[in-house]
Amino acid sequence: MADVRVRFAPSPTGYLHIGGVRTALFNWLYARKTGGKFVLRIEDTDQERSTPESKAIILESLRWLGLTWDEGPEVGGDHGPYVQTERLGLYRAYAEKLIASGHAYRCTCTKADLDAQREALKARDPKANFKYPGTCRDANRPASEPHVVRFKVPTEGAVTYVDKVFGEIKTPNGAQQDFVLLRTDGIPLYNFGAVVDDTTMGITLVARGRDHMVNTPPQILIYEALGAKVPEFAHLPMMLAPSGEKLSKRHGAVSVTEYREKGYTPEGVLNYLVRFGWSCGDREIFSMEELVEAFTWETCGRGDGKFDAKKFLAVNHEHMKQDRLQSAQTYADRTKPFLVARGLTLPASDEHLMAALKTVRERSRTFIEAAEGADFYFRAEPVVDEAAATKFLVPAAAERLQGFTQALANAPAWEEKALDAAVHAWLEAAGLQIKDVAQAARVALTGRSASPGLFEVLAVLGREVSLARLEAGRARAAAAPAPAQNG
RNA sequence: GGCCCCAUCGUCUAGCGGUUAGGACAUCGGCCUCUCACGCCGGUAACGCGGGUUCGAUUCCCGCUGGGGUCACCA
Repeated sequence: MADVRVRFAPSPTGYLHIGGVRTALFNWLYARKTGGKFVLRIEDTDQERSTPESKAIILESLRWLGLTWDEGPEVGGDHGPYVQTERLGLYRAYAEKLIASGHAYRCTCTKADLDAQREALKARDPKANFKYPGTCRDANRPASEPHVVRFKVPTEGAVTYVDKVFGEIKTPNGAQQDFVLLRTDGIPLYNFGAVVDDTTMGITLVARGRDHMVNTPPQILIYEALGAKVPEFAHLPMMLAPSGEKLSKRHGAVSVTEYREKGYTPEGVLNYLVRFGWSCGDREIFSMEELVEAFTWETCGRGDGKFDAKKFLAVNHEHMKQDRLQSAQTYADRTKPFLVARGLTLPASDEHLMAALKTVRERSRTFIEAAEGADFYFRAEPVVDEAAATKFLVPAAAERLQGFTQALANAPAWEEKALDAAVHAWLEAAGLQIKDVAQAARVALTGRSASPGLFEVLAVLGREVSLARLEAGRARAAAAPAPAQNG
């Protein structure tokens, strides 16, 4: 299996859909696992919808995910070009070859005419199954007239292939019609373009979504007519919306771009998607290396699955938390853009940034949450949650805050353990418990009622800032109106 | 409707003839605790139905039901 060649062939008609990412991922994993090549090809033969912007977004998304390609746009390779509209001559040549060998023919029926026939039939019998009637099948139309090229599907027999995940699939030829290979303008249709490209690019295995399973029999017919080697096929079960419908924009975020913007880690995204239709016993969380190691087509499932945003978040959370999956440095680098987006000034040293992020890491499910949670470290003054301040920075807390602050100021070293010890010594002497001052101190230091542990915060914030914020909090508490007496 | 595919907790799944049907997410209790989390402990929760095959079916076969995909000069 040293010469495995697989490909991902998106059409540049929008953002990269997470369903497409999953397809790309499985191909990529197989290539990496076998030491084969992962080829990226752009199928832009739908000129109505294809855009250069979309192509750029797709390439960027794949790079962000780390699904690097060995051959394709921007990296080159020996089987290029890797964009279909740059290969038009090839399709034309192969079509001529099929006409010459009697496997295809020119058809001058117009689309308008065929559409009319289809509708007429449907009007007569809504359940009827329209197939191209074969008007031009044996008519030998001249090349001088406007025409499409159709494949001459055998009237007898069936196509049988062994799918790597679904097993043997058999489809009678009678169920197929003489499909179009080349349009009037000479641009190939999906099935033809894919086969010509896959065969000329030496693709050995085609893995794609189950929604393409219906395309496999006609494609195999083309390979055979061309006298080309038929590649292996592996279809992946569908990823459906929670409602059971096909997953689309109306079901929430479906593009990689959105998850990137929401602060997901690329590995988290990939890890969630790989568990769709693939499993490895009870294991759920994998690093990319582990995935490459564990991947096989045999352990792919066949049942469709439903997208679950909560599980997705949970899987991402694991990748956010585990140091094994993401180093502190990577975590910091990835959080930076989100910090900047909040208008915060990044600390001069990565060490300080990493120390701050370490305190919010386990409670952050995304980088957005990490940036939000660490917000108070990077402002001159914390953004104050007024409800929390009103509740905890009350006159009764002023004195305790002062004692707390004093204890800290006298600590032998501004370091978590020492601060903790100093505060507890004071607490004991004053006959208080940490909970008697914790929330007031927390609001003074962070502006909120929920934050990382007090001593962690103090240590990261530093002596000067901490003492200043505590004093400001004490002042506010002392000046606050006494809470209403009751009972 | 034709063709193709699928079927274990709400969701993702383990299971490859004999299990108290396991894990994860979600959910509900509890513990931990300076808050929020994290972590830990525990609960609720599944083999769609009917025939076979077999000493024995979640597991193998058939049918049914249910669900999905696809039927373009889109991909």
